[in-house]
Amino acid sequence: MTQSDRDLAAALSGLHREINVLYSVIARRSGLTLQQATLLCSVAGQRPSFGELAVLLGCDKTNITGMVDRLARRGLLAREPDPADRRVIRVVITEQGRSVGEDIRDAFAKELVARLPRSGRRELAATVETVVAALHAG
Amino acid sequence: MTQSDRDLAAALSGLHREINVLYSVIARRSGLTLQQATLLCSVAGQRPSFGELAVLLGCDKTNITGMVDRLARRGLLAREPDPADRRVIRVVITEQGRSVGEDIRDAFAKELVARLPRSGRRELAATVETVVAALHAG
DNA sequence: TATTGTTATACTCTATAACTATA
DNA sequence: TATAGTTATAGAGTATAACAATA
Repeated sequence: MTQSDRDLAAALSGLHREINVLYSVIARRSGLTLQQATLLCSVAGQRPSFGELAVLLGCDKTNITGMVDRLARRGLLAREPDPADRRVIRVVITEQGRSVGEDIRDAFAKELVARLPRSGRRELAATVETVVAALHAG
Repeated sequence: MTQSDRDLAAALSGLHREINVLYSVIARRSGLTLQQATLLCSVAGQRPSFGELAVLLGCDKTNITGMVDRLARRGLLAREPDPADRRVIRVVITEQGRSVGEDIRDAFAKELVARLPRSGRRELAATVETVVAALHAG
């Protein structure tokens, strides 16, 4: 464990905190919590089961029931049975949910563009993607 | 708004989610929530007021009262009056709080080291630091 | 008058344990 | 027997509104 490793950990902690604050503000503009926005954007383009969502969000599966309930009550998500396994329920995004999710993603990208220098953004994205892949694989 | 900007936003969202999961697991090992660990590590080396903590954590000031209460009940933080302004209360970390905070920081760094390639870590830290500074300034 | 921290309230997030239906 | 989702419960995080003490 070198000082350089501690520096990297501190930097990533700081980044996590900054994004947390920014993303919370943006989610709230759409009337959502940070967790609801994260779930909504996790469903876009997929149809995950409840268990898969729990793993993806790093929380207990019992939480997913309520979170999907609240988002479904607003018409952003819907439940759909899995014909292959009648225990499984898949989560699908509605038209309105897709729209809200896009609003949030766009707002986030816009805020980033407003803050980060123009040059090097593409390289930054590539770097971050490799880090995400490495963390996800571990 | 280019596709490259959207890619960067997606990558940073993904990084946020990965760190969130990892950091939550590590905090829970010390019996803390993610938010408690974040607050504890924000106090280390400072003596912020309640209002400053609210800004730093991006939440309403009314939340800080309860969060500091719960951490103080465990002996990790303490309140201290500000002689210069009797409305202000500053938060100081205890010896035990410092120890727990270091455990969490070390565990986080260790998990990162286990997942990220050895080469380029120093450059990565520098890159992330500039991003954090840019986000914080905006 | 304005600001700092607090309290009351309501809702959301979270994990644990016990449950039902299905595999 | 094991797994997917649910319910009940308890504690924690969150914002809004109203408040007391201080500036």
